[in-house]
Amino acid sequence: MEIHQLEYFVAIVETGGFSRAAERCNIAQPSLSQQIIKLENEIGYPLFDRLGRKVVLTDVGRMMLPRANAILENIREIKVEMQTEIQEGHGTLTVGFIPTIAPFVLPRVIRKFSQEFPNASLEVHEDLTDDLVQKIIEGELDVGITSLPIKNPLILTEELLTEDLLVASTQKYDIVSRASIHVKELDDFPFIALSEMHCLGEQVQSFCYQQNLALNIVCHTAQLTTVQNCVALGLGVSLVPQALAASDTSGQIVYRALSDVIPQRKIAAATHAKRNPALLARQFIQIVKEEYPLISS
Amino acid sequence: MEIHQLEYFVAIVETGGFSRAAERCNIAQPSLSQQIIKLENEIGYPLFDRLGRKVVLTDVGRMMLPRANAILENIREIKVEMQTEIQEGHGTLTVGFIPTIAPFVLPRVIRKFSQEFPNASLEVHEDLTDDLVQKIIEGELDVGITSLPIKNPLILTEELLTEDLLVASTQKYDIVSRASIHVKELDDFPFIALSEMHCLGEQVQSFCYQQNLALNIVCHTAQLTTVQNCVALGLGVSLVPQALAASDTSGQIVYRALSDVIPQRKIAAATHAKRNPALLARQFIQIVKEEYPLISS
DNA sequence: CACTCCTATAGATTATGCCTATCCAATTAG
DNA sequence: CTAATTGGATAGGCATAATCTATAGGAGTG
Repeated sequence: MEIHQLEYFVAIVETGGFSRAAERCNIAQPSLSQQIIKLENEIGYPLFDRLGRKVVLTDVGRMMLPRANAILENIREIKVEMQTEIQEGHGTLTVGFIPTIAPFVLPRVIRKFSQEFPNASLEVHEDLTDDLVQKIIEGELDVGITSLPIKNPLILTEELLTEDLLVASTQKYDIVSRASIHVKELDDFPFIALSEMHCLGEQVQSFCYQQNLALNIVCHTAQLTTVQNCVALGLGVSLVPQALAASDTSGQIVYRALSDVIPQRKIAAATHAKRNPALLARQFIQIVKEEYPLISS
Repeated sequence: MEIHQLEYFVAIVETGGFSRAAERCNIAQPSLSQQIIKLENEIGYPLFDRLGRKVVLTDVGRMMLPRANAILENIREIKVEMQTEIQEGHGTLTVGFIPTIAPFVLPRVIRKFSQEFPNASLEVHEDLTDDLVQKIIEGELDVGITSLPIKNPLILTEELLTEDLLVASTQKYDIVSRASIHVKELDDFPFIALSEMHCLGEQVQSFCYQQNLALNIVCHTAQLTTVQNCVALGLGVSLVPQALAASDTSGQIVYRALSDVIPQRKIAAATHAKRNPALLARQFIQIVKEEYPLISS
C-alpha cells in the first residue's frame, strides 16, 4: 500500500472516474488504473465497480474510503504541524553553565527563555568546563555556556562577550581607594584564590604568571561565592568577574578595574561541531548575550 | 513522503543505527541512507545526528517519531480492520423482492438476516420485476429476489428453488374434493386472475395458453392478497404459489396440486452481471433459500 | 449504426529505489 | 601510536516499477 495509490483512490471517488482522476493527479489514465488494480490486489477485494459510463465504490471501497482519507490527511498535517511546532518553539533544549557563570546568569536566562518560549522544555546543568565538553560530545548537552579557550576539535565555540576581571576588596585594604590600581600592586595584599578546577582559577593564575606577579595567596577556595565571602570578611583581595560584581548588592565589597592591564575572560557558547544545532539553541544563546550582567567597569 | 521512508526512519530509531536498520528492513545500508536523506530534505531539517559510532534523533526527529509511528500503525491496522469488518458482516446490502414473493418471504428473511448479521445495514425494496432489473443495472440494488426468466444480459441469475402453483379454492367448489385434479378441469370453475403486471400473472396466463385452457376469468386483481381474499369468499378458484399456501393459516381455503401437469415458477436471485457482488449477497441469498416457505404439496 | 466516452491492455520508456564497491571518520585493539 | 573495526556517505551500475503512448473493447447516445 503506497501513498500515491491512496491519493489515486480518493481522486477517483471525488472525480467519479478514472480519467478525470488521472487528469487531476497529472498522470496518464492507464498508470492510474494499474495502481488501483495493485491496491485492489493487496486489499483482496475490488474497490470499484466499473460500469461503463460511471464508476462506483464497492462496499469494500466504502470501507476503505474514510481510512484512506485519514492517512492522507495525517500525512498532509505532519508537515504543517511540525512547522507550527518549530515556529512556536516546541522542543527540548539541554544547556549547561560553568559554576563561575551559572549563579549570576543562569537564573535570569531561564526566566527570560521560559517567558519567550513557554512551549519549550529547558533542562539546565551546571558543570565544570571539561564535563560540559564531555556531555556535549556525548550528545547529552545541546549548548554549554563556558569560558574560552576550548581546545577540543569536536567543540564549536561562539564567542559571546568579553568580561573584565575586577579587583575585589573591602575598604580595609587601601588598594580600592587609590586613584588607579596597577597590576603589580596585587602582590602587596593577601589574595583569595579560586581553585584551578575552575577555568576562571586557571585564568587568574595564568594571568598572574604572565604579569610576573608573586601573589600572597592566603586561601584556595572551590567556589566563587566562598571567594566573595572571604573578601567580604576582609581576609584578602581577589580578581573576580564583572558578573559577580554586577550581582553583588551587599555593598560590602568594592570592585575596581586595574588601570594598566585588564585581565579578561571570553564567554562563549559551546556546541557540538558535528551535530545539527538544536532548534532553540540560537535563541537561547541570544538570550544569554542579552541577559549577561555586565557593568561599565 | 513515502511509507517505506517512514519505516526506515523508525527502524533506525529502534535499532539505533543505519546499518542495523538496513539489515532489519532487508535492504542495503546505502539505500536506506539515501531514503532518509530524501525524507530529511522533504521535512527541511535533519532527523538524525550522525555521531560516528551512534546515531541520535535531532529535536525535529523527536517530533517526527510519534507521527511516523502513528501513520505506520494506521496502515498496518487498515488491512486487519477491514478483514475483521468483512468477517463480522459489516457493510450495507440493498435487496429487492417482487410483490408475489415479498409478503411470504421478506419478513422471515429480514429477521434471520438481522439476527445473523447484526452489524450489517439491510435496505429492502419491493418492486415489479422490471423495476428490480432496472435498479440492479443502475447499481441501486445489490440483489433482487424474483422469478425466472429474466432475459436482460446485464443481469446474472442464480436459480434458488422451484415453486409449484397450487389450485386454491373453497369447499364451495368440488374441484378440491376430488381425488385428482386435471388441468382441463380448471375451465369448469370461475377463475380469479392476477394482473399481468406481475410476472406470476404472466406465468399463469402463459401456462393456460400452453394447456389450451379457456379460463372463465371473473376477476383481474392487482395483488395476490386480493386473489386470496376473493377465493376465500368463494368467488372462484385460482392458481397460487406454494409460499402463499404455506403462509395461509386461516383454513378457509384449500390448496391442491394438479395431478397431471404441475405449473411451476423458478425463484432466482438476480444480480448485476458486471459488478462485483456485495460481500453479504451470498449469505443473503442462502438465507432466502433456507427461509423460503415451501410445503410438501 | 456511427459516435463518443471511458476503462483495460500491451509494449516502450523513464525514473527511482536498490545494489556493489569504495571512501572516510570515529572508536577500539594491539 | 598504528592498525583494525565499526558505521555512515558517496559513486556508479542495475533492475524493478511507475509512467507514457497507442489501441482495444464495452456501454451509452444521437
